[in-house]
Amino acid sequence: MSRRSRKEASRIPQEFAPVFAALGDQTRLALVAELSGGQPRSIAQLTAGSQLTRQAITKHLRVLQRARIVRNVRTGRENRFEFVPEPLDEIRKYLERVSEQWDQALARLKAFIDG
Amino acid sequence: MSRRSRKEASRIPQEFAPVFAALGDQTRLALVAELSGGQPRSIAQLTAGSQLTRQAITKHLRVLQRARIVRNVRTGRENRFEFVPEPLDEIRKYLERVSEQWDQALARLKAFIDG
DNA sequence: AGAAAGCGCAACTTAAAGGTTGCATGAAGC
DNA sequence: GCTTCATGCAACCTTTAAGTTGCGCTTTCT
Repeated sequence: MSRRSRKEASRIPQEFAPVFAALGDQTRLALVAELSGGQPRSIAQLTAGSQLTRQAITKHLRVLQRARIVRNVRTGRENRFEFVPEPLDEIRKYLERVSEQWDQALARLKAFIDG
Repeated sequence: MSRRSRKEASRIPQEFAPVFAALGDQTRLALVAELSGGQPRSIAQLTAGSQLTRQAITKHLRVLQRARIVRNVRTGRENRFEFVPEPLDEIRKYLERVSEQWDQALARLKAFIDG
C-alpha cells in the first residue's frame, strides 16, 4: 500500500463543488474570462461589458470571491477585482486525476477482455 | 491574424457553464467519482452508497446526463449509468487555456516592468 | 401465479439563486 | 462647496434546485 487507503484510489474532493458551482454560470464564466486576461477591473468596468445591472455583477463577483477564484483590492473609491489562478489549477489537476482513473479502468477492461 | 478575431484570444466558452454547474454539487461529484471508476452502476446501486432517496439520485443523474457527463443504458428492469469522459476532458482543456492566458499575462507584465 | 426488485411519473415543499430597484455614503473632480 | 462617480446595503420578486412522498408499471425470482 503506497499511500491513501486501499480502495477508492482517487479521493472524492467534495471541497471542489463550490468552485465548480461558481463556474456554472454564463455570466461568471465571462467575468473569469475577462479577468484571466491579467488586468484587474473595477465593478463599473465589468458592468459596462454586460447587459446586467451593477448589483447583479457585484453578486456574481462575490460568488467568485467566496470560491477564491477572484480577489478584490480596494483603491480609493473603486473596488478592483483580479483573477486568482490557484483554484482553477486545482480543478484542472483534479480533472486530470479523473481522466487518469478512467484510462486505467479502460486498460483493466482491455486486459480482462484479452484474457 | 491566424484565426479567430484579433482581440480576446481565447473564446468565452459559455457552453461549458452547464457542465460546470452539473459538477457543482457534492452528491453529483460523488456520483461522478464512483462512475469514473469504469463500472456502470444501476440507480439502486448508486442509491445504496448515499443517504438520499432513490428519486433524489435519479434527479442528479438526469442533471449529469443533460450535461453529457453520464449516459444511461437500460438492461431489463434496471437502468445502468456509465461515465462519459469527453465533457470533462473539454473542461480540462478549457482550464488549460485559461491558465495559459494567465501565464502570458504575467509574462507581459514582467516584460513591462523590466522595461 | 404471486411477491419483490427496480424504475418512472407527478405533486408538493423548502430553500437558494439570479436579478431588480431604491437609497445612503465616501472619494474625486471642478 | 457641490456635483458626480463608484459602491454598499437592504428589500423584494421570480425561477429553479434539491429533496421527499405516493403510486403505478414492468421485469425477475421462486
